[in-house]
Amino acid sequence: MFSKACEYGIKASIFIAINSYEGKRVSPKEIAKEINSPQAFTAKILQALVRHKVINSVKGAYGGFEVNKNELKYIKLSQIVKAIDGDNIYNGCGLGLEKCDENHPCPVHEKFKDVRNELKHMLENTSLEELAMDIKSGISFLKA
Amino acid sequence: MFSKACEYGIKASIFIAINSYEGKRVSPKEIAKEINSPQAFTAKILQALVRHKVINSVKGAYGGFEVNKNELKYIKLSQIVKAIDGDNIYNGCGLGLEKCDENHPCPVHEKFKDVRNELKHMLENTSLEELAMDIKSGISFLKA
DNA sequence: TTTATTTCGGATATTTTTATCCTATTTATA
DNA sequence: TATAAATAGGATAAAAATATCCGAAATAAA
Ligand code: FES
Ligand code: FES
Repeated sequence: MFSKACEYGIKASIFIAINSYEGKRVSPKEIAKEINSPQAFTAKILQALVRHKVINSVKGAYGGFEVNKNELKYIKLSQIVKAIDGDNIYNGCGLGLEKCDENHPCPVHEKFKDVRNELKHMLENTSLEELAMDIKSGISFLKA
Repeated sequence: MFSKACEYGIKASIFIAINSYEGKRVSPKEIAKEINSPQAFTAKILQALVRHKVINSVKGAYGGFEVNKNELKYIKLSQIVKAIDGDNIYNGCGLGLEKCDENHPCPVHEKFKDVRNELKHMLENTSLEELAMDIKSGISFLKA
């Protein structure tokens, strides 16, 4: 469904969110340990999220990755997915036609669009804040 | 969402279905032309579908790929997807945890499972027959 | 039985994704 | 200002997905 990069990106963002809530910045090393991902690769993904302004980074000593605590509820999964995998997964054609077009639908268009729209709706309406809350309260987990 | 291989596999199966309906076998060459895919790669995917008994092949002169006309309505998209991409897309964890486990859910589990189940339901309840019918009647298309 | 046709399957090549490594740059503090 | 700590980013490497090529095996028809 999502690329590895995107999975790491989502989990990393959640971990950053939790820490930002407590005013702490985190490093790729801490993140990779917490989400069970390759550190250097994770760092690259974080860079991409910074470029797309999903998260923020502070260089130098006492630096690290953070998100604005007040923006947590406005940062949606869709922003993370779009920054890393693009929006093809929730906007593109399920069978890889150049674009999904009502006037030139692929064989699964009518069936697929509902699934895709539900995915889109889910991604656009799920905030980093709620995901972070569930981790903090031990309801969900970032690694096996 | 689906791999290229899977997209080709689905489209190829539909084209084979249409022809089988008229008692005709088709070659990888005809298929690749019709679905706009690389021929040799498509042939490999067809082999996989044959191994998984989703479609049937006949070697030698006047051979080709076919499906049993009477089974068309019982062949579901899920069989094709499972044969090529495996069932991770509609059974696995959205964030790549080893398995999707209600008792050890990832952050998106509650939100994701509905989407995934709708996808699963769609794949398991969409037959090759109905997809082929829509192509035959010009309602949908196999290529851009 | 020979020939033409067609799928099968192994080997290889290319591209994309995933992953690692090393140096440059930035920045807080001593 | 010097130092240590941290992200940025380029260069590579490894693995997986995508794609191509060719000979072997099977089969129908001449
Ligand atoms: S055209 Fe394929 S999903 Fe809409
Ligand atoms: S545990 Fe991740 S989707 Fe269920």
